Amino acid sequence: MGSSYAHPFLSATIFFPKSPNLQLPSSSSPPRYHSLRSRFCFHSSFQSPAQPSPTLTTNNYNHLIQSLCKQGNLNHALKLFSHELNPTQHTYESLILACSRQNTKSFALAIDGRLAADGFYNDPFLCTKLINMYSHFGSLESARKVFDGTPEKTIFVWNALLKTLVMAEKGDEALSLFSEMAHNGVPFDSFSYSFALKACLASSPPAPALLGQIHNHVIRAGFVSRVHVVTTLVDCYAKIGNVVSARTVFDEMPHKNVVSWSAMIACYAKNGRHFAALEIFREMNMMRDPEIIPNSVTMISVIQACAGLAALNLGKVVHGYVLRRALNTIVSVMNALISLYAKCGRLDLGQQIFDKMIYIVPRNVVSWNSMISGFGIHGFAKESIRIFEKMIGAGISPSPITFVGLLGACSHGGLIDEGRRLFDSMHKEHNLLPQSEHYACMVDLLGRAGQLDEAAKLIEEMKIEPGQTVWGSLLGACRIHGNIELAERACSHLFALEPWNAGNYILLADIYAEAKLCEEVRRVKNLLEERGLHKLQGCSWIEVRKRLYSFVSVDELNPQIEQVHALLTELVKQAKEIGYVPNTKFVLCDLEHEEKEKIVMGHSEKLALAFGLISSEKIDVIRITKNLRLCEDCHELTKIISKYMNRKILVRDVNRFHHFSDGFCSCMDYW
DNA sequence: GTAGGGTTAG
Repeated sequence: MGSSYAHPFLSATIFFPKSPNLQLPSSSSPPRYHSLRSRFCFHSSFQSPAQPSPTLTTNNYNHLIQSLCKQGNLNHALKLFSHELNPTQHTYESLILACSRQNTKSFALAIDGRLAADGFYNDPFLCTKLINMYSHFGSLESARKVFDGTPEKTIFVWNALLKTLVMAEKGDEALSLFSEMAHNGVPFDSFSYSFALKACLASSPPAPALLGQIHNHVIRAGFVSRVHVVTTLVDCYAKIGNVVSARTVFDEMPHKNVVSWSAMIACYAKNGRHFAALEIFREMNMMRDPEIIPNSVTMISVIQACAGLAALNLGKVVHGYVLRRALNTIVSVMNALISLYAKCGRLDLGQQIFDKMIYIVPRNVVSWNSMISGFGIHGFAKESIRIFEKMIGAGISPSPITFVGLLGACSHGGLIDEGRRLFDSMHKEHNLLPQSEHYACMVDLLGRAGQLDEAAKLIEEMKIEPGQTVWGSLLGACRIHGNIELAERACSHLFALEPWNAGNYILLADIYAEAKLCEEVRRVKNLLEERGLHKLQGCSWIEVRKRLYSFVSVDELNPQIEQVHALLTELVKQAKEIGYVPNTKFVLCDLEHEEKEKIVMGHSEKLALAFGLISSEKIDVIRITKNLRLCEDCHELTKIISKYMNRKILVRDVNRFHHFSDGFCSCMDYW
């Protein structure tokens, strides 16, 4: 083509005769109406081609328009299009695809207008493409209009609208379309089922029962042998937290591929079943099937599982595998690794990846967010803000998650005014509307700092409905500051929004226990029992020589448990001599002081700490992870031990890291 | 001609 790229109109006449596809539409093509009204009329910036030939009746730019579309030269393609009397199906297809690719919605509407006027709505192929295009733009009404205007609705047309509604999170509308299909006797294909299954998750409220019903339909229609459909099923069950059903469906799959395995690994990783995720990853590799090789998506879930366990050494092995497979060229894998190291207490290694990755792959907003949140969970709020400012300086627009990380960092670091300023800047400077999660961060920030009334006022002023995270943050703050009245108010919402969450009942009971309101404690405990809920058992674990050792409060399985108890008893004895007094204020009433102390002494994090002291070298940092919030008594004792034993101790609890050294904790007792 | 799994937070 040579210089013709720069001058498509001049060259049009040159290429026209050479074009191999200049047939007139075949007789089976939809009817055309070449009235003046149907002539394409674009935005005024479209001028006529340099040398249009108004007298040409056999005008045919189709081939050229198509190649211009392929080159991404939509402007020129559209100019030619306005002079093309007989656009073919292929020309329309090229234009529609080019519009989607280039996100040019105004052009799309113009193409649609002419397509309708030319009678191409009779062509279900093009209507499918149009619906997909509007789906891409998020223009639901336009997509629906095309659908309604399509007389011959093939399964492609129905599926295209189904997909559009699902992608736009309009689950209810998608499900009613699905019913309409059934009512009209449209024979569903595997695609219809995949979309309908996803629609169950997007409906409000999500419809787990309906998911089961559509699953039954899938079985009856004989689609359980279709990998795509069953993988969708695994994923849907995973996303509603039904791990058992996901696994059952997965086990029954006649053919599994890397995507189905990855979906199952992701299911475990996302639902907190980290060990199970790693175990099934091992199983996948044991298959030794040359077709089933872990890819970047698989590895991201595996990395997440390692991060969930804070399994630093295992994470390093996985990192090695990533390098050997050259998956370090994938930005999402690198982002997951940054987060892994941050969650394993090795921010330095995360920072190293962040610094060096630019030589291999460009960073994206998630890379920055990972660093911001990483510093945040370690309590280094100022570092978080510094990275954020660097990110803005680099011209990266922050996402809503950036602010979740930043505000969380301010909360952990006690930077109240900075937090307020950043929250205000969301809308003013970054055009982001604060969501429920952001309000939850602010409530946490203000609440922790003891400004409970201001936190409550912020909730009252919210323009959106406060979600469970908002009330949960308020309840957490009430526990720290012992505010019964506000706690009860928060619980009245939480018990309605998430009646199954035992954690809320426990927090309320703790607040009553501290105030010595034993009758109220009993009432809440009864409520918990009536609803068949159980307190999540505290569990702490520690990695020693590449093995993970976990502890629960009553632990007789560990072979070294007697040694652990003996050391702990000795440590507590010595700590008491230098003024340590066990803190039992949150142990639920009705027990003698000795009993209460015994309960506190059996806490899993103390057992893990004693085990760490026995099993590690003096120079090692002791790294402990706990599945709940670190208890105040354990926090106090760990501070004393860090000084007394001259050890560095790093504890990750459910919210953040605590760096203990020389009798102090990095959280400054503010967590 | 359409489709399945993934990164950051809570």
